[in-house]
Amino acid sequence: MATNEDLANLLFPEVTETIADLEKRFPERNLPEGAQVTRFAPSPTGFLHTGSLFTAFIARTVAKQSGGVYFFRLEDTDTKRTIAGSADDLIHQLSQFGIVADEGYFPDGDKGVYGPYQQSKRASIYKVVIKELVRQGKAYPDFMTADELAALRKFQEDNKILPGYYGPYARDRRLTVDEAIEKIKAGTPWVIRYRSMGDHDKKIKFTDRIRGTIEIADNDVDIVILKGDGLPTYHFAHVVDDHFMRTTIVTRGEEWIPSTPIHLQLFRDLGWKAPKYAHLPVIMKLDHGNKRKLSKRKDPEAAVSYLLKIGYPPKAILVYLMSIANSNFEEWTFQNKSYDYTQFPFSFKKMSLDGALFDESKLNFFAKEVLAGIPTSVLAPEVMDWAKENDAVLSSKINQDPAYFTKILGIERDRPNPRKDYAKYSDIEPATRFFYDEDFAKIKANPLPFNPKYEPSFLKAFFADAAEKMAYGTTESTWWDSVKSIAAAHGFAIANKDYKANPSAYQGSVSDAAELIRIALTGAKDSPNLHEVIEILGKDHVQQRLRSAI
RNA sequence: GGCCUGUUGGAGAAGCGGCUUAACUCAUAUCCCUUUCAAGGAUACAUUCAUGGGUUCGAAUCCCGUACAGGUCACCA
Repeated sequence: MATNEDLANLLFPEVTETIADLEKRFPERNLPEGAQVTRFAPSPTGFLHTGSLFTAFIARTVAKQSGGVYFFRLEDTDTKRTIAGSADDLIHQLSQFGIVADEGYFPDGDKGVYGPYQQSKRASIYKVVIKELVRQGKAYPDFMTADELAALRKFQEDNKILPGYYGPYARDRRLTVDEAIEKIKAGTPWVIRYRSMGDHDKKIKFTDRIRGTIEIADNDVDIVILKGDGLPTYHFAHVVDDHFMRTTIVTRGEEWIPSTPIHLQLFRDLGWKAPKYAHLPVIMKLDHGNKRKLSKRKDPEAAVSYLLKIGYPPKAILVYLMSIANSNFEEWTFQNKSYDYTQFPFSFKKMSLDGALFDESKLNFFAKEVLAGIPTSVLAPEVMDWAKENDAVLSSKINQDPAYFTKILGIERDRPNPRKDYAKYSDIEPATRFFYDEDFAKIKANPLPFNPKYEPSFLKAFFADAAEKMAYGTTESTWWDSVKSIAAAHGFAIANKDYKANPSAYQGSVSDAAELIRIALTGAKDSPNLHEVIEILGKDHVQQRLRSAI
């Protein structure tokens, strides 16, 4: 009679290593007390999702703040869904947020001694553990076909039985070793399933760092741990990898809560210490009055690349995400007068339990704050880099005259109360068009929006005078005085009070006079500080625009 | 359908048995300031904490039921 040992050797003749060898190869990390090892472990199945960025960000924050290690692992065991190049895109995008792993998978090769960090390259490691499991009778080959499995499922559903491969429905669990060996030798395709000893009627408890104690029925399903293609399933790979990579806290989406008993069972039966778990809330979106997960297909903001493309500064996105993660972060920013999230003491306990709605207006608020805090000398190159990749129109304007653009960008900026009119880089180009003659010509293709109460001849005279007599190259107050005296000469009230007291005695107030100049120069009733606009445009341009306004 | 998780204003949320007439922030609105806008300042915005019961002198806070929402039940992660 054949033994489990024989079965194990038949299944995995090539495996000679043991679990003990693996323990030696991947020793405990020598980290200071309290240091946490976290990871971000995405599948290379598409672009970086806002929720994934959130998860990665939290994982890295926890590692950094505890003086630990944050690593990146590629979970590419689903070869059918893998999208070529997406792993490298993921890493590249993360790096734009400054989220760079201490160790793990990198496009140009692994870094770190706990690798390989790519699951498809760890097949031999999983097999060592699985062989041992088979040897101990804790795992067994299953020969059910997809059709048979489907039929089982249908039968269970029709009879309102809990679906799954467990207990009485785990057909091949009861195969003798001899029967199994015979089928294998006959070339019957197989997968390896874990022989669960769990009792579905019993509940197990575990502590979630965010949610506290969670109680949930124990797993009694004989899950597959090794697929037909020789790669492990997520459940098994997670347990083996996070054990041998010595992860201390697993941060992952809350969709994993229901399968945690499987993982805990595996850890326990393998005699390994399970990591701590923190199941993060998922970022949601309001859709026709219902909350739902941000969807890659329906919601552009779900793709981090989109947020970057329209020019949100990465820091602003991170600041926003931190405000969702710990709502006291906002208060902290007031007290510390800083948006430096790396200094903020993040806490799992302060995380909300249900998923936050992605709120674009709040993102905009933070983005304006963050952008306003960046000095022009730093901002300008960032905008230039962004434009080069994402905005050909802006980019060519910048290239025409970088210094001119920098001046425009610097309007009312480097001061205690900077302007906050840009939330994202793509807001800049439309707001600054009037500075460029080609664009201004287009603006002027439509009649300028002067108040119709002014006769063209009056305007012409006023603008001619203004062009001539306005102070250039002076301080704002000198310039403003010159404007006032020109306005007065044309019948405007110098003080708004005077105008209000006796409107019929004047052409208007100084405000009206300023508005006329503003429209003549920018084509709009709203603009940044007029004096700065004039100084940037330069005397020649200003005179030319004023004289040709009508 | 079973199970899990959740439910405080338009949004993020604080609060965890009396100090709550529910903090703070975003959004929105109005006013002030102002040469426009952005900003800044001020004010308004939940008589009520999904809902129905219960416990208690007292509940958003504790207990039970109901509803609703999200998640999960794969050789996907």
